[in-house]
Amino acid sequence: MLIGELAGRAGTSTRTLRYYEQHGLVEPRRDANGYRRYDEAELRVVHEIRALLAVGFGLDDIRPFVACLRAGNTAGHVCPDSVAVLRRKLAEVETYLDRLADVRDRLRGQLAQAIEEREIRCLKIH
Amino acid sequence: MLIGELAGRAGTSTRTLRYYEQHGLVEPRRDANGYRRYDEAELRVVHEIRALLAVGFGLDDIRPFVACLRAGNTAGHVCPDSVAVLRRKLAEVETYLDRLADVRDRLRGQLAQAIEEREIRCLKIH
DNA sequence: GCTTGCCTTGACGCCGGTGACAGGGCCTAG
DNA sequence: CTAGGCCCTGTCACCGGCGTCAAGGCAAGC
Repeated sequence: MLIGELAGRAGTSTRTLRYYEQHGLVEPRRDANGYRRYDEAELRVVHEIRALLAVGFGLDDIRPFVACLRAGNTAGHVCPDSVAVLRRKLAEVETYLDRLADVRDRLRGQLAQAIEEREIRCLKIH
Repeated sequence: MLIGELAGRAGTSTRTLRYYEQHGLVEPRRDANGYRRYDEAELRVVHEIRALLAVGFGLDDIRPFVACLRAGNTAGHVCPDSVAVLRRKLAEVETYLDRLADVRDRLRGQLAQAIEEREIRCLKIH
């Protein structure tokens, strides 16, 4: 499978695949031309990458998952390194959730206060 | 007050203040030198900007708040434009919170599954 | 041989807020 | 007069995951 076909089947672009390769996530063989040649397994790898990116992982975080898949596991998140990243990310997400909840509360407070002030002004006028 | 003093008092840098000016958030008078001259009110404006940035607003979102303050209001969030931005941002934050909660749940699920698989393998060995 | 469509590498652009320089002017104290 | 400390404008760098264009090779059908 050449890069264009893989991109089409994975729902992404050739640019993206070359970028992943540049960052050590995919390593296709090369034809005599220099053309990249991918096998079927790489399709699953690319899907894993895209799924993890969508969840908010960075390419560096994803590397262990890819290695895990390539080591023959049925899922990328069962290896120790992947689990470590999962734990770290979960912690990050949880603290970010807390911060965001604070922000939400502050915004609600400001909105409430703004509405209240508007009513006061309204009363003063009448 | 010159730019360095304002930066010091606001806990930021001169670079940052010039950047805000470039984006229409602060407009100091100029001395004959060309030096920027700020009055006390600008300090409050800069504090408002930094507070909103810290909450996750962009400079464009902040502009109405600054205008509100400069119009003589005691708080930047009591004017209609500011309230509109507040509502929009609150909605954004809430949807982002939902997405992030989903992510958290997925991460927890993957972690649980990984641990489970490890136990199965452990049982197989013994 | 020419066109078409795939492939290759390389490089710039984006977004947003700031750091960090370069190269120069102003002002004050010694 | 000079040194040091403030100010000015302008520009490059960063981060991350790409989009997009440039300039060129390779394969296949007419």
